[in-house]
Amino acid sequence: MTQNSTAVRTRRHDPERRDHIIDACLTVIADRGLAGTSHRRVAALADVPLGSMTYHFTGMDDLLHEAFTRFIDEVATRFEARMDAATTPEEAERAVVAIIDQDVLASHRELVLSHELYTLAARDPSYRGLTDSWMRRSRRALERRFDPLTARLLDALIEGLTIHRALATETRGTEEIREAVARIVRTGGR
Amino acid sequence: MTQNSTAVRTRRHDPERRDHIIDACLTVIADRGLAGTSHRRVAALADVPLGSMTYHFTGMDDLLHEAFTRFIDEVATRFEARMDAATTPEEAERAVVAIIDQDVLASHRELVLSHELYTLAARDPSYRGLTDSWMRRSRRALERRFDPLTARLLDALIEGLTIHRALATETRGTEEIREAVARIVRTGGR
Amino acid sequence: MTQNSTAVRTRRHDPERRDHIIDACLTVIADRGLAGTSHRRVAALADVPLGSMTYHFTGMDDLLHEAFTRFIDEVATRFEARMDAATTPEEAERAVVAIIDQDVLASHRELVLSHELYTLAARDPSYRGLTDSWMRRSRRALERRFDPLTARLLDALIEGLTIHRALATETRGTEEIREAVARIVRTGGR
Amino acid sequence: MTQNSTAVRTRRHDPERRDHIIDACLTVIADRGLAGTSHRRVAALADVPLGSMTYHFTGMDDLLHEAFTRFIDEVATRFEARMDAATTPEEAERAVVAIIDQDVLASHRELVLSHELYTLAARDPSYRGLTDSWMRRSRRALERRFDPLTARLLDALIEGLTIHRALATETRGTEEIREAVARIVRTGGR
DNA sequence: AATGAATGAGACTTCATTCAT
DNA sequence: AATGAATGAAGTCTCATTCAT
Repeated sequence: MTQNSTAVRTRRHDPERRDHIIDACLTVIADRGLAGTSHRRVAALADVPLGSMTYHFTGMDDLLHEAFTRFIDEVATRFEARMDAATTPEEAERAVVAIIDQDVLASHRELVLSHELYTLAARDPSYRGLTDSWMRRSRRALERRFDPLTARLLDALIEGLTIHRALATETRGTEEIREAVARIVRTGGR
Repeated sequence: MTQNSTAVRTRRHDPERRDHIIDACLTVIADRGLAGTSHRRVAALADVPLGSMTYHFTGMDDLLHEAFTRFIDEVATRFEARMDAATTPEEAERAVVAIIDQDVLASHRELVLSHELYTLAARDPSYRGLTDSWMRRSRRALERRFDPLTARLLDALIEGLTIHRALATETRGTEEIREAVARIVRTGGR
Repeated sequence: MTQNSTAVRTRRHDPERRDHIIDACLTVIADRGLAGTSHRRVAALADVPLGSMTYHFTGMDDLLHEAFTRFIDEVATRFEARMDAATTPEEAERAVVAIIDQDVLASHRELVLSHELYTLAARDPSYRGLTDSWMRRSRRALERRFDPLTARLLDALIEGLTIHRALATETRGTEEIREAVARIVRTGGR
Repeated sequence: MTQNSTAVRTRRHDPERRDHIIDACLTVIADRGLAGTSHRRVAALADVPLGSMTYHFTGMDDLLHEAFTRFIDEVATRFEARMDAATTPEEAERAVVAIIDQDVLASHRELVLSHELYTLAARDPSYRGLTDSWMRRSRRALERRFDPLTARLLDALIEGLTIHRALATETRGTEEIREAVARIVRTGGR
């Protein structure tokens, strides 16, 4: 009854197997797109038998939800760390600039995965929960340094600038970002 | 009535065939996602034989390029019309607000198609030309009413707010948009 | 009768499935030519689902290699048996004559398959290994009864006479073969 | 009625068009094999409209017959020239050696086309006439220098040696050929 | 006489999922 | 609990041929 008696067969039980699969899934999506993601390819990359896929996950949708949940957590955690490290208003502004200038552009993988998720969420409400929680986390992180409205606007600005810089052909400087952040932050009139 | 006699035989030569297919393709992408878009489904919706697909288009990629080219043209044209209609600075600001508040959210189809294109462009540089020309057109339209830097920032803001409003669970008011645009536009004080 | 109850369900696990497919493949090639050989036709003849084809074989090339490997083995084995059965020099000569006169002409299937393989090998080096090993085996079998040079020349002669007799319209007698073999074998006198 | 009246439209009438197509067909067969030969590919290489194919030729079979007829004529003509140039018995022997050593091996194209034709003829009797006339022409050319039986045997030997040398992995010297020819020719003081 | 447009059949291959073990 | 074997559906694409002009 204890594990001992089944030691030999236990070899098969790999608690990290699920995790391996999820990681592999994110990599496949990043490399081939959602349209190019199949059980086979994920299984091959994760080096698990094809049969494992439908054993560990109900189906593709199940796997995708898990994968994007992990992805969002990674990204949001780093975002929070960036913002939390900033203590003065000036540092906070610089942190926002750095996020736009370095974070997403730095990693092709994250750029692609973000868009795949957005696309999924745009069509399928069952993914809306994920994008929503992502936005809530980043907004909350911003709210620790900015007032709620400014936080919301900065969040949107980060999104827009990131996308436009990623999908443009020409390269743009950092100055533009600094100016944008400054305008949003400088509530003015006040 | 007279048409009937020729209708059946005329079918062979249909100069609008290509257009029909492109339209159908966009609809299929909007409905089922790029991953769910196949020659078969597009052909079925366009009511053309399957063989027509690779006759009129080199392959899926060719078709997608054509489809998104048309999509972008539609969207950009409307954007330009909105901006051109604004004559005073106040109207220009209101136009930008309206674009965010009404245009994209208004149409599920456009929301989805935009994201599918972004996703494509994020991975495949051959679609970068499309997104790039789209951005250039909207920026140029904005530059008729705002200075170049402001135009670029507004363009990014439109993007970010549109996405966040579309992918959020809660609904947000128009006031937020007005404030964001105002902050970006109100360069002054400097 | 008893088989019936399991026959239907047993079908899933058939260890001879691969072999059946290979056999069917050779038959289809012989009947319709390489140009007329398709997964569909082979699957139909082997009475297996189409999906089996690419499950058991990487692709058409894989299948063809396996099929011709088997074909060569059959032919070479018989060739070796013919030669090994001859014990005296006279019997050896008669064996060579018999091979030309009876073996290949006897079977339309083998004639066609040989040529299909030659054609393949002429263009694609990856089949050269097969033809090469075939030639090596027949030459080695001949070398048990003849000196190496004579063996090589006899091998070529067998090839040439076989082809010409097969592709000629008029029928030719056995006498011609006997004379040819005699001339090649009768090295001496010199 | 005369050509003059239709001068403008005559441009379309290209008497060499058929020839171009036949040449292109041979090249496609040599490059891609019979299995890879299609109206489309031939038309593309010949730079003629696809519709031309079924206009000028009844179908693929018609085209293939024409193509191989031309091919055989080319090869046989050169063979005859080689043999006719030899005036003494010694030169005749050397000519045969040269044919084996240089002619077929020299040209990948001819090697492949020969085998494609053999394969066709092995299965389809309607091509047997072509191979037959080919063999008759080469045999007749040999008979101008050798007695009929020796001519026939030499012809077969040429065939066999050519094939074995082409499809072997190792390279073989010319000496082997000389010896083979010598054995066949030296009918023996008998 | 000649051809561009069009299509239905069929080519190979990939896939998610089922099932027996 | 876990998986290798298997398959039917569907994927993209190529093809020979027909037809209207």
